[in-house]
Amino acid sequence: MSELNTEEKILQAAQVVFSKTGFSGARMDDIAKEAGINRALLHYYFRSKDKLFELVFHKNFLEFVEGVMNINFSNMDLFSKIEAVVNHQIDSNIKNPNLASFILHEFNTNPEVILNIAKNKTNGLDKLFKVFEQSVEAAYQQNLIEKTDARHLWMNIVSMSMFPFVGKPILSEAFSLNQKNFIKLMEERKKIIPAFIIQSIKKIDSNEK
Amino acid sequence: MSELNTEEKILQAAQVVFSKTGFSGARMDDIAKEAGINRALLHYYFRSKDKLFELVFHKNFLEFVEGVMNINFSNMDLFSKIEAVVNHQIDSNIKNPNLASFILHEFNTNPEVILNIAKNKTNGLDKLFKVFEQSVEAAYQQNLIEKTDARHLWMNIVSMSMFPFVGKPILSEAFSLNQKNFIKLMEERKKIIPAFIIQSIKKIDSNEK
DNA sequence: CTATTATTTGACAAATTTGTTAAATAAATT
DNA sequence: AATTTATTTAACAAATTTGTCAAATAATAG
Repeated sequence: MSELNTEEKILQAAQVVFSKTGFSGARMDDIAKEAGINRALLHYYFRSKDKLFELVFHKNFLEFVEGVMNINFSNMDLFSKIEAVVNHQIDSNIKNPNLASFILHEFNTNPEVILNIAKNKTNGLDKLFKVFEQSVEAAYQQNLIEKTDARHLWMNIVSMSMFPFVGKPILSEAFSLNQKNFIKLMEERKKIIPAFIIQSIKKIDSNEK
Repeated sequence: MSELNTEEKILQAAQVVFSKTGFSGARMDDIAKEAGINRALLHYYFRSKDKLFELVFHKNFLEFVEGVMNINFSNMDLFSKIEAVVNHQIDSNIKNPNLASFILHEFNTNPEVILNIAKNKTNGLDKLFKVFEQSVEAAYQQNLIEKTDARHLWMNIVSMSMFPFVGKPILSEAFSLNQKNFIKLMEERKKIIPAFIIQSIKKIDSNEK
């Protein structure tokens, strides 16, 4: 458990606290406590709250986006990509429960700053999407799907995979779910979402039974 | 424009600032400035930040949920409900751009407190969902839709309507959209989402052409 | 065992933020 | 015009938070 050196312990603690409360809600002292050290040492390792935040946010966002990029830049067909993206997003969110809420809140409260941190390495979210768009076009050319707006399709995929995690407290209340059952429900979505989506875009085969 | 009395001006300003930055990110001084008054008067009208926040959050959440409740408790059929909910959510978010991000962030960072504020008047999010569940069951009995898990269906509807607003900064970047085109895209979704959903749940009519 | 490095302690300064107050001024009401 | 009410000013106290520092202590490496 304590295989981590102090620097890593701090980064991990910062991740927990930042993602739980957001930047403005986070207290350096809470991060120190979470890391099992004191504030002095925290500042000794990472000069300031801003510095620490940037590192943590960058890492989180990158890890998350990288997975999606890898899938999109692979040579899978559209249906496989959809399935892989859904799986990746659900798994990421299960593994890191506050990830989505954290990233999205920071983007929304501070778009300019955060976009710069994000851009720094992602070589363009627009390129990422362009590639997806090509997959959609390809599937259409191969007569696999109906004519489909890639932007809406992409929004639908991401929305259905991500939103339930952002809306977790509300959904858990509405569905009367405990933590365990919430996860179970999210696991179900790995199958349901791709099916749901593919069903709605696939070419209606007239010579079906 | 200045038809509002001071109290209302403050509430509106607080709404803007809180929803833009969240509770912990909001400064009383920013709210005062936004309302065109000073901090002293702000505290004179609303004793504390917490008090003001509770009022604003409560109002926001209620307005939002009420619309959804009215639709669900109406006697519309399932397909109409789906359409109405999607429309209502998209309109609400267009009208109040930071609403979703705000509500969700507060729920996530402070579930206990916020759930209490929310429960106070909503007579149960669980009941709200139960009613939707009945609509789904009814549609199934009438042979209009395939057997469908109401929870996933509900999540899909809400996710697709809400998420793009929460993810707006990221999506705008990915799609290279300005504000105007973003709204346009969201308007499109009013038609796309219900079609998308209904297409995926409706009974496959074997005697279709 | 010694020297170096990591960490703690406790104190503190500086900045920020919330909240209060008394007195002055402006606006509205009678 | 006189009086009441609304708002501003400016100063301040209290609390919170970030960030620094020097000295003490613990842990590790040579």
